[in-house]
Amino acid sequence: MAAPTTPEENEFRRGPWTLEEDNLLIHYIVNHGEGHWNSLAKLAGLKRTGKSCRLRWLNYLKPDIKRGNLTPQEQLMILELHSKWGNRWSKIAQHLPGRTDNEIKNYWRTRVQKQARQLNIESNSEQFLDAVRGFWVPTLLQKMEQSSSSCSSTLSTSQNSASPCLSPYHAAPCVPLSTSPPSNATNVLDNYHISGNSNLATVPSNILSADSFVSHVPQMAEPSTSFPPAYYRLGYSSLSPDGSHYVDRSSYDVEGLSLDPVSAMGNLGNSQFDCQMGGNDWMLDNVADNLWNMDGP
DNA sequence: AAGCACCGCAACCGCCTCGCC
DNA sequence: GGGCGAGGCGGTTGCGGTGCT
Repeated sequence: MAAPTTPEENEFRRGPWTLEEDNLLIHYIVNHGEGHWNSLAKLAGLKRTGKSCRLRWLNYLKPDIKRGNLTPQEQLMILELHSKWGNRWSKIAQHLPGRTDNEIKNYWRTRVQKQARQLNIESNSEQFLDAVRGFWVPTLLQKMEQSSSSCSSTLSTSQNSASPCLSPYHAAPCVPLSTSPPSNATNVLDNYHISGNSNLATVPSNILSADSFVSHVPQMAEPSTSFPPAYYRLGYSSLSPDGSHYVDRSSYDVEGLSLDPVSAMGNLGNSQFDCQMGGNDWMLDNVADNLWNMDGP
């Protein structure tokens, strides 16, 4: 015999938010501000817990939320900051304007950890960190450079979806890689340098200088790939048969940089790869083989 | 075309911390 | 100082979409 449900259990809705609920929440917060989530939920007329309202607002409805795939710059930031702080998603998110801890957490679990699994190494192990330092970071940096140069040369061309310039990296904001760093620029790759690993030696020096991508992070947060803020986004929503709604993402869900080591390695080229192997036999013997052979027998 | 497997992400859960009384 | 509630955070789950066979 099922336990009788209490009034409290019946009081709160769960599951996907409806368009109506979103509108209620948005309008209440616009008029009264956020905080005091439990009372907010009641006063807004929402049959949701305060926690649920807070989560919905912070992760989805807040106007400055960036959507779409993470740019190479953002991915680099995540890799770097995670190496510093571990799974402190909210702390990492503070350094990625418009990105939520939930989004970063999802990215880490679905992309980065997947790669670690394919390499048969723990995502929090030193070996995995070496793989990140040795392959993905240089590749991401290279992608940033490519996007920078190709964007500058092709951005004036037609920007329809078939344009090569709107491939994931090209769709990302162009980050200027000037050689005159701001004096207060900090290099988030510092700990890669001090790791005793010389893998980054092949990365163009202008990228690894004090004028690293980090000093441009605010610029990369430009909304060129982001979805419009929630208030505008709602116009893209569609109603599903059960009354919940979803957002049609077809217009903005460009594929971001894959951490797929195979394609990553393909972008590096052999000579570069050889240079990066110095001083790290484990990488040479294990990761490299795995990376090269991942799609093989 | 249909079925299946995989993937990405929104949302929930449970624990922890903090502030107030 | 202890209890309590609210908020915050990291971990996990479930569902819808997509690609593959």
